[in-house]
Amino acid sequence: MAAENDFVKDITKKSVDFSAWYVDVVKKAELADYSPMKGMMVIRPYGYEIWELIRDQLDRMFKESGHRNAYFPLFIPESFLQKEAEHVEGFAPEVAWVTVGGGEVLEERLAVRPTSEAIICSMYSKWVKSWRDLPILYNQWANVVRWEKVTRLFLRTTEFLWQEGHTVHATAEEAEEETLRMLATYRTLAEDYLAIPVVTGRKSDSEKFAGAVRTYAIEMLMPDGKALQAGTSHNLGQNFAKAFNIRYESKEQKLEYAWQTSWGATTRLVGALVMTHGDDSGLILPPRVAPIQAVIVPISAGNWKETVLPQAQKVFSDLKAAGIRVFLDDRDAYTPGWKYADWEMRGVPVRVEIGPKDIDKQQAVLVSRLDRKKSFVPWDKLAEELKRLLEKIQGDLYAKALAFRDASTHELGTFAELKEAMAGGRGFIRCGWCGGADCEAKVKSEAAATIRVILDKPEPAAKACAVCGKDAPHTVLFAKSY
RNA sequence: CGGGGCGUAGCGCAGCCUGGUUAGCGUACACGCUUGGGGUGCGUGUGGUCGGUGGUUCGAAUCCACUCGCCCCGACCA
Repeated sequence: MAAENDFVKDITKKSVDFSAWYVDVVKKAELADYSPMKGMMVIRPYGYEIWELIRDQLDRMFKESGHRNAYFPLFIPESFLQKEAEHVEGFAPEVAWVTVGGGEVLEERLAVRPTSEAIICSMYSKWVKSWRDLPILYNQWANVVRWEKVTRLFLRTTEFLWQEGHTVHATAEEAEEETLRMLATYRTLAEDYLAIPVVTGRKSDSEKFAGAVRTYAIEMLMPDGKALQAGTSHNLGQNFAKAFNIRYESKEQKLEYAWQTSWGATTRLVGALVMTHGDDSGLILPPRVAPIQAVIVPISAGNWKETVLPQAQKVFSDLKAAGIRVFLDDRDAYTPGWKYADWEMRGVPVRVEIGPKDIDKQQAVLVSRLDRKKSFVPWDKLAEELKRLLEKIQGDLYAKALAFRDASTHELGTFAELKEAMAGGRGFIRCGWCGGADCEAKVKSEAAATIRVILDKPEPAAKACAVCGKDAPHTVLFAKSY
């Protein structure tokens, strides 16, 4: 595989071993590393900067829709967790417990939060009295712990970072509206910022959040044909309100249980970025979430520090002033070629080369990370052209991911076809479902696939259940999931 | 947690089957010169209690037992 443009040499080829490639990219691009504790990772600055860009964008969108940030405790008393029956049953197997504090055995053990419904709802029951208190639209940025048996960098770790929104409403309609609004927010983040197309829809009962009435999700399709759940939005109905006694007095002077939602997205999104856009040379970051959007590589020839470097520095400050996240790689120890490979591995969308020839011509060379295509741009047009190129890359990445997703989504009618697809190239299988848990379970046990989403208003709608052949009120997407 | 694979220098590996000098190679790192528009070249160096514990043996990276970690395939999950 020593192809002509095979410049990055210490990464397993994506096509050869996808899992090894993924780990290589995460580690070589210095996004994260394994820690001494099993299943727990260290997010390194470059990885964290990506998360910060995602986080900041989500935070802006949350605030635009009226949400406020708050912070609730890390520990949850066991009795609180047990108030909602389905909830505790769903999370109990993966909870870490604190049993000793300050050298004393605790009277009641404390759960390290796997999610915060219990602790937040206990506070909401104190704060909600009247219809005038509603809605409550809070979000928190936090870490949670889930004792997973199998972990993978970013995709599933024992501790992870996320946001969890928790809202309280006066009516069922408002809660459903909120649930769908936040689902749409996640879609916007994924498609417009991460450049990853998603399908949205409802989860089947077996896949829904423990304690929710309805769970919606955004699902992405990864290059290995497996689906990644990248954000969830739950309509909790009155389940938690009843368990935690969250009641308000209505305008009609009646005591009513409130209606709630919760929704979350995690650092898993960073893993989704890596898998979706990366290639054999490493990471490719969509410009909108790239900590470094353009890297300037001065060509270090001869007395370059006197000739080339000053111009590179000027370009750097011009681009920075134009609002571009730019980095000047003036390291003396490395040759230009080495730097090219290094920054490609780290996924920087555009490289700006400035050398002696460019000084003469008053230009710079822009090179796209996507296709290594070069363009020669006069200094006075540089910021403008670079912005245009960044937007183009953002769009191209999305288009590429969308084309893959569409090509990997198959309309299939029978169980045999479904099984065959799962054994082969996988992907999304679009088919009918009667709604029966038996049929769903059969697909899971025999084809290792689950219903990722029940599609909202499928066009065309499937006629018959792919498993049992009976009438299919639902059209669903089956896939093998992460 | 079941099945499989792998742990030897920061990273990638050889050595192990068949126990025996001072444990090698590539790369990275440090220094010098050289070079510089796709991982420059040459030289000199630094760096390893061979994942851990215990055992067998005169002697263990090598054989045995246990254990920890990582990866893949299943069951559980964001």
